Parts: sequence; C-alpha cells; structure tokens
Amino acid sequence: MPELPEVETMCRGIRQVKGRRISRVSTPKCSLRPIRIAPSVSAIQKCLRDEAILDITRLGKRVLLHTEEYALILQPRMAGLVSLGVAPSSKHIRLQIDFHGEPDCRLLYWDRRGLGSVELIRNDEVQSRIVVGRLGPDALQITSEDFATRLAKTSRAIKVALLDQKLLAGVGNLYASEMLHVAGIHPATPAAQLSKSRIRRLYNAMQDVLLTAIEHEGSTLSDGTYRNALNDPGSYQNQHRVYDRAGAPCPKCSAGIVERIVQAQRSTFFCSRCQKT
DNA sequence: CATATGTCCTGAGAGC
DNA sequence: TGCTCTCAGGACATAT
Repeated sequence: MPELPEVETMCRGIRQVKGRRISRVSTPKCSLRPIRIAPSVSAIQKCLRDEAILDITRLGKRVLLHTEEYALILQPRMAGLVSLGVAPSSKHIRLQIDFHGEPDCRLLYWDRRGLGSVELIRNDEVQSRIVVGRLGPDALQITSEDFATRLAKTSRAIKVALLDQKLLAGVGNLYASEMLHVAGIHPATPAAQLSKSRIRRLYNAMQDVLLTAIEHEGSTLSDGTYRNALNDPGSYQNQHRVYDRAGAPCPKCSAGIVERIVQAQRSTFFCSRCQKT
C-alpha cells in the first residue's frame, strides 16, 4: 500500500539518522520466507560498516539511504515500511541497521508480506539501474505540461495510466481513485481523450491530494499495516472520499453512491454521478 | 513498441 | 470454534 505520501512520510520520519555512522547491518532471525536482498546482507554490511548516512531521498515509492559511495534502496511495495526501532510486529522485521553511539535508535525495514526488497548499489548507478526504463517523473515534480503530454500518448483508461510508474512515479491505487474523484473524471476515460482543461484539473487535484495526504502522514487502512517511523498511524484515511467506500453516499454530491469496479485487476472507486467520461 | 495478464507473499475477514 | 477460501495491490516477468 505505501504510495508517495506514505513513503515520503517514512523518509521524513527517519531524517534524524542523517549523519550517523552505521555499526551493523543484520537480519533478525525470521521464520518467514526471506525477502529479496541483494547483494547478501554480509556483503551489504561490508560496504556500509562505519559509513555515515549522508542523505535520505525518495525515488517514486522507494526510500534511498545514501552513504558517500552507496545507495541502500528500500522498496516496501505492498506491506513494507521503514521505521526508527519500532514496528507493528517483531516477527516481520527483515533488516536492521544499528549506529555507532546510538544503542537505542536503529533503523528497521519491516515487511508483513515480504513482497518488498532491499538492494545496495553505488550512487552513480542509481540513474541507470533504477530510473531509466522504470520510473517517469515524480508526481510532485512533474510539470502540468509534461503530465498532459504523457497522458496524451496512451489510450489506456486514465486510472490505469496513473498507476504506470514509467509514465508518472509515485501514484498508487488508493490515491489514483481519490484524485480522479476530486477532478470529476470517470476512471475508465481513455487518457488521450481527456481535454486539456480536464487534464489540468487532474494535475491540480493530484498535487492537492498528495500534499494533503503527506500533511496527514499518509493513510493507514483497516488492516493497520502502514505506520509512520514511530509506529503511529497516519490520518488521511479519514479524508478518503471514495477509496474503500463502496455503497456509501458520495461526499461531494451526496446523491450518488460510491461504486467499485475492477480495472487491471485492481479495485477502483468512484461516483458515476460526479465523475463523467 | 504498447498493452495485458500472471505471479510473488502473508494475514484479515467471510462463510460454513 | 476452527477450518477453508478469497482478497488486498506494487512491480516485475512474461505473453499478446
């Protein structure tokens, strides 16, 4: 579930480890199937031991911890998170990073379903290995012109196009439904068919929804999986207009009922009364 | 090339 | 109550 707002919240929440020197990288013993970690944990430890974390950045839905030479890339996918020593359960802690002189503050990568991954590459490889061919411009960095140009090139339904990380990085299933509702656009509308003014509305809705969600520290759904770096839930779920609200009255027009459809094997929520093709 | 589908994984919740 | 079944969806591999 972590999308741009949740990953951004993770990055902000662990900012205090900036400047600390790594003493140990380890995997707590775990009865679950191991997640994908490359290279091995011992190889990662060899590269990172005694190195300082100089920067923490976000690339789409990934968290990057930078040392002078390396980037440790944490990709939470569906059910992962990065935290400061506390996690929803100890059973699912997949990676632990300890620091010199800070016995009480460690960095954890926690992942309930183990679909996420950890990867160490050199900083100078980030562009070629992670960005090129995988990630489009970040949803909070892209210009409205570039956004319009990219959407004009695909015949796919707008909701499906928004989930394509090569087209635009950071938007996931939850926020795609939310921003389309704010913009009043039916999720099945072919992207290339949208007028310039409606694309502009969608762009503004995207900025607004993502920034507001960051202010609320993301969305913690009913499964409670997502937490911020201190293990507290986000609060944007209380602002959801349509996501996971099928059957409820539309918060915008009150006359419509929120509907659920499936697009590209994923749930989409919308109000057919205020969202038109 | 563009687009569509299958797969990974665990836990929550439904249904009996 | 305890079992089985279905579902959640990000990103990649593979197919069309």
